[in-house]
Amino acid sequence: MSEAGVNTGVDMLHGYSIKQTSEITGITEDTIRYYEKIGLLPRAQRKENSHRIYSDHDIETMKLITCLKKTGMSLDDMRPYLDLSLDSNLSEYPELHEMILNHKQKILDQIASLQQIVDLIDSKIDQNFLGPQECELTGDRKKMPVRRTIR
Amino acid sequence: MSEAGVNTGVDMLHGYSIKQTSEITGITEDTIRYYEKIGLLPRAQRKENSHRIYSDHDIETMKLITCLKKTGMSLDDMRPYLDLSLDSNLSEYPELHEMILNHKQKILDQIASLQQIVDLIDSKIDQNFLGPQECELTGDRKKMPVRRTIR
DNA sequence: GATTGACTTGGAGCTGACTCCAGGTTATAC
DNA sequence: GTATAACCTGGAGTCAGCTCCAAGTCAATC
Repeated sequence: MSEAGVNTGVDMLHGYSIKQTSEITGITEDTIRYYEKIGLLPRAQRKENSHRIYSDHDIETMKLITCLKKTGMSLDDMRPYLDLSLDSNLSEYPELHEMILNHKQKILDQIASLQQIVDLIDSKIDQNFLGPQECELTGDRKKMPVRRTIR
Repeated sequence: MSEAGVNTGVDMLHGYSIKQTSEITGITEDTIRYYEKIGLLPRAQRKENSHRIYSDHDIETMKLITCLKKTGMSLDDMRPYLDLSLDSNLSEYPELHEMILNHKQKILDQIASLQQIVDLIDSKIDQNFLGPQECELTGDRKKMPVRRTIR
């Protein structure tokens, strides 16, 4: 039951080794194991020799983690998103649905924050000192929706 | 030389105590001292009894820190922004100028990331599974400028 | 059968960003 | 004069998120 030295990159049963997976996703092997350890990723399939094997679907999940991380989300907070990409039917879980909508609003707020900083930079570059203008996101009041198109 | 019990909130010389500053900015006293300790904030003015006093300008700086933190920026990365709000003439420091522009691009990329996640959420909500669509931000290639208006 | 390389596990160590605490000072209130 | 409150300093502890390491397994190669 050995496929003696297949070099096509993809192993038997369309599985990737942890090394390959690391190369594909840009996540280090250690970090992949760490994500499994803390339960962010489900326990990976193993070969008889207990080596982990990953599917394309696993890889997509990891890419999603990277993507969510870029938005500043904590590993804990992204768990529902990962569940979301596994079992497909969102409407069956109204709680999750609400949670996701909630998070969407947070992200929109975050975009507004970022946009204000971009504006601050622009005004700093255009003029010389930013006088009355100021980042308004320090309070916890409702934010204005950003209507500006991103340049 | 004592203003015996002025309760107007603002002390002599238009200075705020660390407690007042904490209340105004929402940053804890400990954290304000920590920011000073690591040099993110300049050493605060002191009264004769060595208590810190803060100006409106200091408060603005702290609000800016809060704002930048919301965008996921590290304390280290935000140093140039704080310098920027202190000495006004950006054009005198071409290196800083470039750094800021660089950072602006990063923020724009980050906005694009966030927007894609919002899209992902929307498509997840609208349809049931996201098929071909996927977060494209895992690679390090140049990103498309986001042209969409934020909802 | 010894070496090499890709893995395994469990656990220790590290960095950033706080957060907490002990011990000390100073001013005002009782 | 003693208690209380608001500060001070220096340093230790905490948590998230890795990152590194030692000791072991297993398969293929020399």
